[in-house]
Amino acid sequence: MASRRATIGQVAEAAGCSTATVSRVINGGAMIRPELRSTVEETIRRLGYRPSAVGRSLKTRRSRSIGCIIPSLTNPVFASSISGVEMVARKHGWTVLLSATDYQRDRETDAIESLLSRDIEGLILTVTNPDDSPALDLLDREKVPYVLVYNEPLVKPRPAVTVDNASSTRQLTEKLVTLGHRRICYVAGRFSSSDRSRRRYEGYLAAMAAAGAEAMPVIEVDYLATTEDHRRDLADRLVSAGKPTALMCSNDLLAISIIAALRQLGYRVPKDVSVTGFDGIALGGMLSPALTTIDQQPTKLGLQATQWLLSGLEQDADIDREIQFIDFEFRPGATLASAPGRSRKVRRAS
Amino acid sequence: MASRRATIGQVAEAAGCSTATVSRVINGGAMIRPELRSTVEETIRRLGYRPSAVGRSLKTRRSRSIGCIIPSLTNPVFASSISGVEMVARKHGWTVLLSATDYQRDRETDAIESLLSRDIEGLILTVTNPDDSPALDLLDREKVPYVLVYNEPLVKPRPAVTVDNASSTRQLTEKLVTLGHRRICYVAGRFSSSDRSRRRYEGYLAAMAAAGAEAMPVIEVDYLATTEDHRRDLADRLVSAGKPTALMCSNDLLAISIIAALRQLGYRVPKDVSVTGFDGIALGGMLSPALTTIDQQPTKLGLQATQWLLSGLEQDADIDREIQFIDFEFRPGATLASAPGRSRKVRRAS
DNA sequence: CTGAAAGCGCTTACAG
DNA sequence: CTGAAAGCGCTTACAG
Repeated sequence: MASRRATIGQVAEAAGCSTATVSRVINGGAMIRPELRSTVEETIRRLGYRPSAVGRSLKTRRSRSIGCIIPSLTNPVFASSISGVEMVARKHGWTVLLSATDYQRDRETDAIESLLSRDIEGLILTVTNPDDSPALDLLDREKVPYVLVYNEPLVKPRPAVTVDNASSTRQLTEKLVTLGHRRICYVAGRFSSSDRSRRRYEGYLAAMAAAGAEAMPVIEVDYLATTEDHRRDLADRLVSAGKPTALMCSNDLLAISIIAALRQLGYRVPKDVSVTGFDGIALGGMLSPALTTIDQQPTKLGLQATQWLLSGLEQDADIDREIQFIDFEFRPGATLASAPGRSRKVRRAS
Repeated sequence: MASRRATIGQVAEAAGCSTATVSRVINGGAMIRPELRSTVEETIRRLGYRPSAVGRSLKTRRSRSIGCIIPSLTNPVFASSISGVEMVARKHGWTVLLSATDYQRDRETDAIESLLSRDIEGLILTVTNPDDSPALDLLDREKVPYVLVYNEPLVKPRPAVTVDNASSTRQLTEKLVTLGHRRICYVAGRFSSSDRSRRRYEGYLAAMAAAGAEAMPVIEVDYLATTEDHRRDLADRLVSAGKPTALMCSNDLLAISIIAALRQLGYRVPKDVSVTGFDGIALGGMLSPALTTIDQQPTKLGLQATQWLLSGLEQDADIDREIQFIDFEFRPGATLASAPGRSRKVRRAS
């Protein structure tokens, strides 16, 4: 077990002053006689005194800590956003308490309850559905400041940092259309646990409609395609969906697994089938061929959300219930090519 | 700002009893008159009372929180281990405070100081060098319990959960040798910030020696090969290293980036050059060809380390200063093939 | 079975 | 410029 740490009282005694003085030395600001200050500082060093955040928090009613709740740590898109959160928090002297929900909505409320009991002052989080969320309702009720990341609330105004999922996916879809694709299929991780995925799907629909192309049935999967069973399932779905020439996946990780599965099924990517992702995880750019995707700068999203949250917290100001849209960028990659059998010249759908 | 939470005093007053009784209801164990208990429970519910961990910690001198320090969140191998840490912590009612060091040794001590001031009871961490670590020395001096993950301390005995880096890499190297490779090059992320990488290199050396093959100069890189400059550098190194037929990378992420770079340089993997990784990140299995690697089960490492730490913490027992070696598994993948130009029959180096 | 009281480690008006 | 004292939200011997 840990040895008992020195307390402010012990420092005061050893330095021959009051705890108030030690406290003032630690926290700066107050006027202290220079000699006394040195004595105290020396004593602090000698005893290896480290102020206890618990004692301080109880008195100040501030913990300088925030919670961070994400669906999963094993999807790099979330790990990257946390990386941004951690960087900003550290820089400002705040601590991050981490919790993962494994995409289960019930766990969101549990995680919040648990973090609130730890006296966090605010939260950065990604939830299942920001427009129907008991977890966020709880935060609103208790007036706990938070900023959403990735989520894009449509109905209830809530603070969020995200890309415009629909319009970015729409633009991506338009690229495919320009390359002659008409049989484009949207491949989704479970819609029910991702508002992002649903928004992106809407962008796909809009682009298809605008191009006069018929939307194909969504291929909704609840797996990353890594097993033989998954591959068989995927093969069946492709056929029954009507042999798409392009698959737009709702996120990068899914896209990467789909590409591997397709290859094993004998499809060439992108010659036979084009595949696109969404997120911009760093690994996508390290693949060969590099993944074609929309880069929403995951780390930056985390950075920006945390800056926003902390500036509110540090100024004791409310956080505007608005969406900060971050720029996205089309990353060409090489998993996207012209539709098979298509002539050089662009055929415009009438 | 957050609305002021109900306190135990308010609950006591509303329920018409003492705070001691409320405390007993919350914490269970004590005998309470059934009607009183119900009244208190009802009041707690009505006021939405949530005990403050700060108040409790100050009194009990236990925070039920642990710190987790890792080099980086954007390498999935660490994100996965944290995932394991978080799962176990949550299951046991503990909270995880997270900090990243960006592979900078100085930041390790900073992170520890910061977390200790937050009154964590123990730590899970991966450091630069467990055999020469001011950070770990600090923990030892203050008798703060911790368990290392991935690190493999050789000199000073310290609690760690890891694979046997040398012998696993040795076995991996033997596979390459069996496939006829002799010009095998070890590609390392910066040695100075990874004891794992150095240990793995030793395994490579041992296997090469045992096979009577000459070890080639290490290709030490301080980048993930993602830019044109990196590729040029890599190309030069390959030539000056003596055109290896196989590259053994110190970790999966590096291997993945090297594979992409090789492809862009015109090498076919594995036909011209075989490449192997180390770690077993999930993404490696989703690539095509799948990455050949040693799977050290990153999530399980985190799980096991945390179980170990928490069992020590909960029983107030010291943690043995020993290494728990976890099983590793060779994952065949498809980035490894016979050495180019090699006949079916195995030529044994004399 | 229950409560009054002390005290965990701090900070901060208040007084001097 | 400095200190005595109160109090933040809890838990826990102690007494009854």
